[in-house]
Amino acid sequence: MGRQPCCDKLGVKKGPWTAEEDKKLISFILTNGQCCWRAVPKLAGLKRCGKSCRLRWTNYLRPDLKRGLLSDAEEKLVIDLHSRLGNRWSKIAARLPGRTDNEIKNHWNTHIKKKLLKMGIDPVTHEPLKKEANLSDQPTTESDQNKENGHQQVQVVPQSTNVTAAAATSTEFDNNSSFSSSASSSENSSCTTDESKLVFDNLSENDPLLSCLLEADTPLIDSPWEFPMSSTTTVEEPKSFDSIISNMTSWEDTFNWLSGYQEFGINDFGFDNCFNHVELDIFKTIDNVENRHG
DNA sequence: AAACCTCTCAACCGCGTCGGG
DNA sequence: GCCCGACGCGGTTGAGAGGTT
Repeated sequence: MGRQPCCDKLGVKKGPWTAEEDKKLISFILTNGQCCWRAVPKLAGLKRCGKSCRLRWTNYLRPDLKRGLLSDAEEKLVIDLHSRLGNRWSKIAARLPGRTDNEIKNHWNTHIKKKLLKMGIDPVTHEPLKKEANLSDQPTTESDQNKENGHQQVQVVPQSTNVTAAAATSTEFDNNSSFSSSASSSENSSCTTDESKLVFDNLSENDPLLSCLLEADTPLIDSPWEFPMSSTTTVEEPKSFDSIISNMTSWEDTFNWLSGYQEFGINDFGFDNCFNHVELDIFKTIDNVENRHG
């Protein structure tokens, strides 16, 4: 007997998510947290398969997601990590907070691959393309290449620096980036402080990075969303996000509470220091959901 | 303005892995 | 040790947006 489908195919909705579905899912997860995805659709009142809910949440609705294109530094980090890890997108994504494996995979296939080819670098092996290899003579498919090179991917740690260096010397990368493969040049980075720190922390690691990535995942921001004690006020006790949300009886309450901060303009009130990036991203997420669905 | 082409990315599919019984 | 269910991952697809002719 074959494997059972992950969900009952009959009556399960597919395709793009509606605003209503997004609201239900966000509301459910904010209230109950992430557990047992198979049960989520039923409990949340969604006609979706659990897998689809998980994907929607992790790739799109999670409040700690960054939006927009990858920065130059992030792009270079992806290249570097890819040279070490191959197509292990989730491992790569774990090193880029706020980015999903799907996002990185898409960005790799649509942007980075082309850039590398343009630069004369084989996106699969990260070696310079052979002279006799015509550009049109590209790898048939990535999966084919991975089959051939999959084992090699893990063994190429020393060469990864070549790729990074090659990228750093490329005209294309130099134009808009002050990034250097040297960990000591972080003052030149154009990304945010935290981001820079992370990126350069990663690049400053050599073999430990590989072993770390292969053996133990560095946790992403998947820990419960708790409001840390504000750096600017000592009046209020820190409240956990869950406790706040659980006191709200409906999605409307939650939604209004979250979006209220945006409408007020937290920066205008000098509240911007009261929220960490996770909370700020929640506001962005709410805004995005509203905007995307009109 | 319309038809066609290209690109992007959200979503799906199937398989591998893991953990509980 | 085996089986089964659930989750997570990587590859692929396809709708829609944007660009070109």
